[in-house]
Amino acid sequence: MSKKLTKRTEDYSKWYNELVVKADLAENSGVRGCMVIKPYGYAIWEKMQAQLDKMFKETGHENAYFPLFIPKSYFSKEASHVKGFAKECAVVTHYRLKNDENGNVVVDETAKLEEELIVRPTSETIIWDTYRKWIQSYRDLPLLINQWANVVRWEMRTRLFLRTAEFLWQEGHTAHATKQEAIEEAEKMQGVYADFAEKFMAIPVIKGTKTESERFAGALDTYCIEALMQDGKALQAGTSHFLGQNFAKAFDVKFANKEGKQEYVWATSWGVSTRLMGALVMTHSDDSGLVLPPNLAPIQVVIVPIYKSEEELEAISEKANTITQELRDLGISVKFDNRTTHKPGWKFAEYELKGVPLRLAIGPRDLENNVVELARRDNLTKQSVAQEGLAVVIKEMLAQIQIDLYQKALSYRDSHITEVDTFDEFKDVLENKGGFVSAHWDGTSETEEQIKNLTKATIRCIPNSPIFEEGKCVFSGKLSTKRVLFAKAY
RNA sequence: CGGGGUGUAGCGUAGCCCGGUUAUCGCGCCGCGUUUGGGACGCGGAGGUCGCAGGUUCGAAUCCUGCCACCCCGACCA
Repeated sequence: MSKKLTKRTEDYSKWYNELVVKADLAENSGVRGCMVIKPYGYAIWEKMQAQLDKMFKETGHENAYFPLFIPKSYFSKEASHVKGFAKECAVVTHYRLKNDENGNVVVDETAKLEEELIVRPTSETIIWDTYRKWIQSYRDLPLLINQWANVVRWEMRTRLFLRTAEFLWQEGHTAHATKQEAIEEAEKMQGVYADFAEKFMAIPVIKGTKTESERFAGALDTYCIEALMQDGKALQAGTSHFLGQNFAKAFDVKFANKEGKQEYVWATSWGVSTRLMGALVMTHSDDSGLVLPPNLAPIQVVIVPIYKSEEELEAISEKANTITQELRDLGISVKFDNRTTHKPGWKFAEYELKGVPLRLAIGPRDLENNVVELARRDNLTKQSVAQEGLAVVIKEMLAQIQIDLYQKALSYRDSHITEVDTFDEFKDVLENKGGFVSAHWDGTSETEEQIKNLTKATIRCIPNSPIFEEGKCVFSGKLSTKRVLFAKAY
């Protein structure tokens, strides 16, 4: 971890990869572009899942599960959808292997599928094919369903967590009687994602909509949350799509309204993935390793005993067990690391690498003085705290760490939104400072495309609450009424 | 799929250009002892198809050919 965090992408990638491996989150599997999520990393994902799932349920959604395989013909039903995914699909063509004359295992050519199956890159098609059977009346609406699943996208280039060939995610797919209701649903889920990112991941995000060229394949509007990483690149952290009636028409999903007339239903879909783990790593980590927000840390407090003799360890253990129980009673997850195989200094470094928010050390000196040593991971400060009332102090401190992490990320993000009015400034900020560039845009795809070709920056989003002001497009000089956010992105 | 790089013990590496003892070093691992408030130290030990296949040679980690994997850049990417 000697490599300092820098704004140069190549160094950042190395730092990021090293950190992920050393913090025991994940590793390369050796299978093309796929990763192994290790137990510690998966525990973080489970906490994220649990919280998101709770928020989905609170907004009226239910979980269901649809098949991994999608018949190829389903994809051809919605034109823009197939165009968007065709180049990155894994296709199943056979269903049997056999031994050839040399004893090698080969595909049995006689076991060819009549229709190829696509390993789902996303489930709109198979879900809408199912919804046709489930929806007849306005009384069947709205249909609010979420699926926790894995998907496969055969990307040309992969990156641990940020873009893997297979990844875990949730995808919500809803059906509504009216356009207005569907739009409200898409906006609502964008809000759920933003809340989750900010309150649990301590990652500030910008809510906005995508331009036509960045939109989901098959969507009329894509609502997104955009986060900024420490190296100045933006990361799309979650998306929610208003799909209009595109999928309803493609899969013939109609309902009888109150007047008895047949209408196509209105749709949304929305998803976040294990990419959020990447966002977590790249937002908070420092050169000592991972920094986890207390709300997502699998271990919130680790207790490290410091001792010379068996007797000392016994006395400390007794105290540690009492503290552990008090903390657990307050709903705090605690680990008492009483392994005799590692020394305290070694443990300190290990839990820093793993991002455990609070470390509690107890030694003979502390026992004597009725105190413990508390060390915060986020700012690496230490203090002596009385054992009396300790549990409450720790609970408050965890809450404070959560707030401080968010504030730190927020001030970094806010200081990296730069307003520019000329294209020279635009390029200068992108090159030398990074982050979001707030600039006027004439609203055309051509301008967007040219800026992308010249600078590699894309329009990350059109912010939801823009400040309306007269201005001229930073590139074409044409009139514009609001600023949009550009950035180089992952 | 194009450009560049790397592949040597669990991890990180030296050696390769210029072929020649028993393949280097650090971390980790095992044993014994001393240690334990920020990744301990000493002594001893185990661990290797040098990515794979073929070729050149008396002799290949080193040279040649092909292949594979991974990383970075590009293209691509809700």
